[in-house]
Amino acid sequence: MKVWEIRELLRICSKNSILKGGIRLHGVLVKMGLKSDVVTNNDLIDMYGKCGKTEVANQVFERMPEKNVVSWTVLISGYLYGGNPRKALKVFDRMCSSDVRPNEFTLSTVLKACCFVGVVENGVQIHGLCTKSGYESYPVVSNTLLHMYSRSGLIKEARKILDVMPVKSLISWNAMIGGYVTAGREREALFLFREMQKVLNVVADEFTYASILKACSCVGAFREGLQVHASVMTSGYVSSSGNEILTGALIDLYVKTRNLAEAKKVFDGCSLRNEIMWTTLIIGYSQEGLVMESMDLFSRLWRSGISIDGFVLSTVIGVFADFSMIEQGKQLHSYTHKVPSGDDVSVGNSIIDMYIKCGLTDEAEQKFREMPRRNVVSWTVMINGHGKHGNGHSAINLFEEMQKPKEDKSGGLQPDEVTNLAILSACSHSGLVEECWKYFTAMQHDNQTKLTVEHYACMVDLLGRAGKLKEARSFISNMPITPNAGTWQTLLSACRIHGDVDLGREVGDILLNIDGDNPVNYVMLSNIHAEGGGFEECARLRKMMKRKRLKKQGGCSWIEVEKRAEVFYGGDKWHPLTEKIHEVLKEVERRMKEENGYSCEVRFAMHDVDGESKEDVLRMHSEKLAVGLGLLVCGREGEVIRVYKNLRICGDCHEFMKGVSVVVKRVLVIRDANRFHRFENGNCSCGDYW
DNA sequence: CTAGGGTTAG
Repeated sequence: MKVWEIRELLRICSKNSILKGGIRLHGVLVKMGLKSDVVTNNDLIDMYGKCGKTEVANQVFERMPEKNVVSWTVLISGYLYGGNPRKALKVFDRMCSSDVRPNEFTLSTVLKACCFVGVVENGVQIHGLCTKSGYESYPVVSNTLLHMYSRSGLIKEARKILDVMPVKSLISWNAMIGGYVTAGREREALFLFREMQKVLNVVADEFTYASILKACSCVGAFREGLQVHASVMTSGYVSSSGNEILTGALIDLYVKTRNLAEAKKVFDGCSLRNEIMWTTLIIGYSQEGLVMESMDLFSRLWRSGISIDGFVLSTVIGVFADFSMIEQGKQLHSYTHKVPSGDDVSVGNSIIDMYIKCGLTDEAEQKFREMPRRNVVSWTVMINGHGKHGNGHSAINLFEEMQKPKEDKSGGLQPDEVTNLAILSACSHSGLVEECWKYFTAMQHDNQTKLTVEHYACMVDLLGRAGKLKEARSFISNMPITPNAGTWQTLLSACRIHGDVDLGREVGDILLNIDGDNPVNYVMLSNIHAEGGGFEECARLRKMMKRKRLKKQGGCSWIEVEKRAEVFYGGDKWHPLTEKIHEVLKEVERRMKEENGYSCEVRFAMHDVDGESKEDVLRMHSEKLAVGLGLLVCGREGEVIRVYKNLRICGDCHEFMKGVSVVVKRVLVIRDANRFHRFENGNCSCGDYW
């Protein structure tokens, strides 16, 4: 073999990480006695580096009597690709004090290493070096600089580089567009994409499309997404052979823009499916409330033999959590013990959340305590869980515990926005007024902490619960950020609870102005009027809704029976046991009237159903139907009946459940859109305040 | 020796 042939083969081994072949070629070279050839040694260093054998690469390097730029550069890139960017920078430091000067390739490699070990700490300094040495304007260097800044969120710096580039290649555009997307500035990414399309000689490639599809999906740009989809198809990057990443991005686009049919079409048309595509589509089904379809997809994935990784597991457990399918969830929980990905933090977190959402706080606590690793999300799930169950003090204990520095794996964690929201909401729901203000003021004074509209809404809720409606109103006026619809909805719901029709009218006007297409606002406002006797205003609102073709979201409730979710909509009659359910409910109601004088609270009815008496409408509420089924099939003494409702439980049903718990001597747990209600001996854990 | 892409839990 000639030396050039060996070098050729070495490069192939390097590119494809074929260590065995590389070692054999090394052996051949040694036998030929060519130790001193710089170029060949450089190839050896590169090969060992790319095959993950950085120590051997370093040995070859050290034994070289003379080193050139390439020797240093391949050693540095070896450390970088071997996952040791710090070491790569150290070698670069050594190089700087040697007599060999870095070139554009060295600088590009070192800049890339900076992406992993801190751009501000190291990258900026190397950038200065590029400027001084005159390499800054080299395409390799400027593109890497652009990439480094854009991916670390230093968008301004990145943009500066792009704007002064004399020649912008596709790589430059892609780096900037991708940077905007990772920074969550999707609109700017889309804008830049349009700019790029105006430039001649630059044509989008698969990388551009991947970023742009993600941008469309994040902002829900459905129309633009369709256009990009068409371009992707004509570009030929997604053909019968398929591009997994683009196909995955397309499915995600249609899932996020809530076009399940199209998502399914892309999925079905793809011959090579990976677990990401499955995961994405499962999310699509579950977010549309299609439990069975979502589960069906999961069992198809299971049978397909594709590996079930942590992403899939946490997603599917999340589906069980959303639908509170505890039996299914437990089954998957025990499965996680058998697979390595079961130890993923996100999988553990999804399990805790599942138990929380199913109302099993003890099981959640146990899983939380035995997890090998925890992160902020783990703590937040627990804090939220306690909050929703009205255990404000437990939430506070956890919140304090997580921040305490500790020797072992847990604790010493900084709460983030979501955690802060959880603790405020927990305090508010439990009526811990002082504590809530204490935390809120602390957050206001800490300039590390970001407060969003939702944090402020928690305080509005706190004031509203206490009946301090005027204070809540002026609190909103004095907020440093613009209140959104949710903020006003919080106040409006407080107005309803306290029967303040006047303030309700004022808030309602504001709401209809800024969020006039949301049926929830009309329903809430019309209920306030109805309860205050203002039936004309109520009728006026109903007409407005009709004219705008707005329909109130259907309330639905479900209960898990034999591992299936039995779903009821208000007034449903499809269930085979409908008659028996009604019989049971009537019987219970009769006994309630006799024993504790319960009477139907008609003030909570939505006054929009013709032809049926208000009392009938109430009896048909979906949560009652689900509880009725529970009474029929969950016969065991002492068994807790667990029901879930997509909206908030209404006042009448709330009273009804209290009565049921007395008459049948059972515990009922109802999770609604807002929190948990545990009915026991005629009381509710929410203290009748929700 | 040179740069870039899609999925998860609160």
